[in-house]
Amino acid sequence: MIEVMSSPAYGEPMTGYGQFCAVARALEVLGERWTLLIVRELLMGSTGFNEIRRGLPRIPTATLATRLRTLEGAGIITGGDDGYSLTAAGRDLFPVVASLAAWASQPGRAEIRDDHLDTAALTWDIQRRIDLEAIPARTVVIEFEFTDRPGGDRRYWLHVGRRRVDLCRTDTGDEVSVWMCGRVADITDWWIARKTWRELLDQPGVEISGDRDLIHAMPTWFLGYALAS
Amino acid sequence: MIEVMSSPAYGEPMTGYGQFCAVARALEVLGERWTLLIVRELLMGSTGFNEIRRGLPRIPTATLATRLRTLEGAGIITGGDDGYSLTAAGRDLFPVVASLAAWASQPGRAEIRDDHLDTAALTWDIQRRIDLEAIPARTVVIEFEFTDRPGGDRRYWLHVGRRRVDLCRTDTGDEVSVWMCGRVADITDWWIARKTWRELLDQPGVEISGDRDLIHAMPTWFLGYALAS
DNA sequence: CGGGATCCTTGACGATACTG
DNA sequence: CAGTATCGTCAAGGATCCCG
Repeated sequence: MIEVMSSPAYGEPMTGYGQFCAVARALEVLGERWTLLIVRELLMGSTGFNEIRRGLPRIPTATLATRLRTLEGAGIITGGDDGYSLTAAGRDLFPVVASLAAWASQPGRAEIRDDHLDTAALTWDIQRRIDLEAIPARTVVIEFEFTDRPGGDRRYWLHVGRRRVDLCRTDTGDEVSVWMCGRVADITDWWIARKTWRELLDQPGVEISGDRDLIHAMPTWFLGYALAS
Repeated sequence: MIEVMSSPAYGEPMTGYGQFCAVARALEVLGERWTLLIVRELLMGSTGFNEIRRGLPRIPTATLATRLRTLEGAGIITGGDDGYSLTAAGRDLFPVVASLAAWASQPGRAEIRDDHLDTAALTWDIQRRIDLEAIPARTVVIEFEFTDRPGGDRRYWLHVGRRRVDLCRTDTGDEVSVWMCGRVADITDWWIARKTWRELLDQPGVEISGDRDLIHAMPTWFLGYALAS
């Protein structure tokens, strides 16, 4: 048998695109499901396997493991003792991720639907975008309550201090300084800069209570969604 | 039955990512296999179904039909009597395509392998990047011969004139003014600007023969790969 | 010839359970 | 914490045929 065709045989998968075009070659590496979102997590500073999972609550562990190995093979990340980190080639993917975000952020492009709202992903993103410099000296506990969510996805406790930030899904018993209640959609809209802090407070169902001074200072603590336009 | 989980039931596909992140929302629309390459074809000026296919020789027709409908539903293209065309949202995808190309064009990122070389895709891209202004008044026929390819993929005839360009896979009998012979890899390297015209001519196995004056003028006719860095 | 629809096969993806 | 093992489903891929 002499194989003349360069196309794969029947039933054989065509993994690549068979194109010299740089877009096609890029997509052979980056185009698989989840891959660019994993890169986004690494760009945001995650390094550990489960740290990445917290940013991508719905990724199957097997898929994440496979993708990390593919990215390593492509020279985009390296895996060491202290977790995964981007290589120079990986850091250079920021413009790709940013241009996708910029496109989707325009009105009427890829509107936010209910199934995009996830309290775990949201609070995890908030947790890593806190301005430690702006936080008061003593550790503060902020309780988030998503009033349109059931038990497990409803309440989160954010422990913020000068040195570190911790996100908990259980009440540790530490005194809560500020409560923030509202629907996921409204708080998400504020986070991605589609609503200002004022507009958020004016939403029906949104309420912030607790220490007056802290509430006044709070808006400066949050850096907001990193890829907002 | 009360569905508490927002995750799909067993066996049901999880089409989305369940993320508010703009990157995830963009990829829900654009992240499927072939989609961004179809957008690239449209950005390059293709409008017809089979015109897109010529730029993507390996896409299954069923997949192309499905993708076009998805893109239409997402407001990225519109389908009319004179074929498909990009909407404003679609044209705004240029930075996404360009950033992917720029990333892959850097050395050591996504190297060109043998299975990326496709004479059909290459000649088709050459054909649409001809500077009609630079072409001589009379129609000229250029014959490409890829010396490392068998029968069907070996010879192409490019008929170029002030008004139009035609790419043929058969000899129409029209007098050939210039022959261009070489291996696919070398001619591709020239096309994507990894080799200059001079360097191409110096490659072993590359030969250009025919009308001296035309050969001298030729380099200015070709605009080169549109997404070269 | 442009623009598909249809049939069939395979493997990528997702869910769940289990392990060093 | 960081995966592997197993299994089920569905979409991608290839070939063929159809229609105006």
